[in-house]
Amino acid sequence: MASVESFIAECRIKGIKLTGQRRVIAQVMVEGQGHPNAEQIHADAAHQHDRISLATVYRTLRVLRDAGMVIEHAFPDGRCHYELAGRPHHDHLIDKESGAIVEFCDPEIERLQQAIALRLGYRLTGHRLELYGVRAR
Amino acid sequence: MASVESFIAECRIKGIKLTGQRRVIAQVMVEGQGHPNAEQIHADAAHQHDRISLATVYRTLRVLRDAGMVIEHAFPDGRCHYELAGRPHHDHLIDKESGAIVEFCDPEIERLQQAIALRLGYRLTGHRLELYGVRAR
DNA sequence: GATCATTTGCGAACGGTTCGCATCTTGGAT
DNA sequence: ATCCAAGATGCGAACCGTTCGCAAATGATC
Ligand SMILES: [Mn+2]
Ligand SMILES: [Mn+2]
Ligand SMILES: [Zn+2]
Ligand SMILES: [Zn+2]
Repeated sequence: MASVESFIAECRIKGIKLTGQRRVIAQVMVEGQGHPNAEQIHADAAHQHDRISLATVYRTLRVLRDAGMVIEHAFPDGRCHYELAGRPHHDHLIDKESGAIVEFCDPEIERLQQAIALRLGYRLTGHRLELYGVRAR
Repeated sequence: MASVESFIAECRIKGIKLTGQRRVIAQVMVEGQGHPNAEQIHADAAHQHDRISLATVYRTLRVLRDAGMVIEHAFPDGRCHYELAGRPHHDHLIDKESGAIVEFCDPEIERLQQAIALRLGYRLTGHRLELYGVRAR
């Protein structure tokens, strides 16, 4: 999802009604980076639109999540964090000291998860893998 | 942790003051099985002790968690689930249909996680791995 | 531009967990 | 066994992130 325009276009295709607030949230998600929580997204959005509530941010994120355009992560800080969907799959390493979030993808681990589920008699439908660590020095 | 007696003994060694309520919670955790949440633990405990509040269950679980005697899991149902510590490390597969929780441990995945963290410049301090799936048929 | 379904802001409600406080219990000292 | 200070308990209220209800505003369709 390179541009706000294509994101907006995808909304239209999926029948998601576009409002001023939603355009701003779309822009924040597309042009921003990292894994912001709702409050941070609201703060960024409020910077460009003086009439936007936290409830609308939550509602819009839910719409986008249900449309598969945004991914929601329940990280261990007790809040939900969001990122654009449509990028290649990856998991996260969280720096316990700085809070920094590092993305990674390991095909071997992905493969092993499938194998483990199968061995246990299950078909894998999803997974959550988070590594916690501190800078090695 | 085979018996309630040894669990209680460990509490004493660690300077955890023992009360009627704590003994009952200890028994529920040692003799019960699975990954109960606080409400379920409270229900089980209330069965053996007619004066025990949910707040005390939470407080006791926190004490036991901080003492390393109980592990707390934030599963995606939005509640914390608890299990006895001291058993070999394992991760969990959650049946999305029945809610059943299957334990597994894969040394290869454990090793890969260390390797990935290292490759990213981190020393691994912990991880969370949950697989979600449905019965293969 | 009129219409009507949808969306919005606001503040209240929600649900799991924690807290404050007065009261009770425990474990060590006598 | 009894006393006492330290700590634990029950109760209900508070907390915090998220969701909801509703009246008012807005946007897609005509
Ligand atoms: Mn990511
Ligand atoms: Mn387990
Ligand atoms: Zn993955
Ligand atoms: Zn593991």
